[in-house]
Amino acid sequence: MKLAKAQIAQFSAICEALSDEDDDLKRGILAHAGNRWSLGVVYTLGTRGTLRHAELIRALPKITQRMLTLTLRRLERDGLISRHDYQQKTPHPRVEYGLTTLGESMLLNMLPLWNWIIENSAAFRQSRDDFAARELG
Amino acid sequence: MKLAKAQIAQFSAICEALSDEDDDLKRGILAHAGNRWSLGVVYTLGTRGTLRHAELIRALPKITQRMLTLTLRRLERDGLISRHDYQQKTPHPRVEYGLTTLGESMLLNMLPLWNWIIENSAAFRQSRDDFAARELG
DNA sequence: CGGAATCCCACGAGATACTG
DNA sequence: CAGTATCTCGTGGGATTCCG
Repeated sequence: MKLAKAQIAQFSAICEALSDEDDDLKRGILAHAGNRWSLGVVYTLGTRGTLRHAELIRALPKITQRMLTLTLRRLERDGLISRHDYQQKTPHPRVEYGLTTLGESMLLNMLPLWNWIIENSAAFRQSRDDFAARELG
Repeated sequence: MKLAKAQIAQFSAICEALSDEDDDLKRGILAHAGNRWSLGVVYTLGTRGTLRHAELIRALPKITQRMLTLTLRRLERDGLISRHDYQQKTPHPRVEYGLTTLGESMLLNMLPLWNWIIENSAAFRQSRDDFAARELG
């Protein structure tokens, strides 16, 4: 396979955009894709709708309460989720989180990459094994 | 906007796949998307073809020699780039790097996410400013 | 030229305990 | 319930020096 000229042009435009003065901001957004919990939170809110803190904890059994809070803050800061505090103290505090339109669009635009990874996971495994073997031999 | 049922089903399948026993491997691949230099290296090799170590240094002015080596190793380990050592010592060593077919397909599957980030960068900036303002007020 | 070795810092992340 | 507050660790990443 070889990249077509039109594709190369598109990549050039994108790379230029990714290298401008807002570099840090854009890579910060991209970081959500690689974070340990962001995907799980966004996916859960996207498929199940608005949820409370404790419901998210139950939906993601291995997350710690601290990491959930941190992840939610970062996603909220970047406009991917919304936080609604009912300001209620009795019988319990009530805070709900939901995906924003921006968050939903992120989910949709992550699809190609996710599918690509899943489709090629066997190749990745093979490649890592080969690489490890080469390092020994 | 609301996610369609068909989309939710697709997300469910993907999330299940992303949560299986190969979780670490797949998230490791996803990490390339968030790494500081992986995108630049993959993009450069994709648009300019096979390049030597020193040529990549010149193409990415701000990268250090150490980070280039580390990035190349990780990409090679996962089968995204290939390394060809000509085993030549005079007049100079000669090692060339190029994108594999897998690497090219990654580039193509990253496009939607990149475009999404670029299209919405103003919204991210706005969201971060609002968030910072809320923290103060 | 193509690295490896060493030192350093920042930050994501886990574990645990505490609070209004 | 919905968080903070600490502590610790691992790793990405930068700077610098050295080598065949």
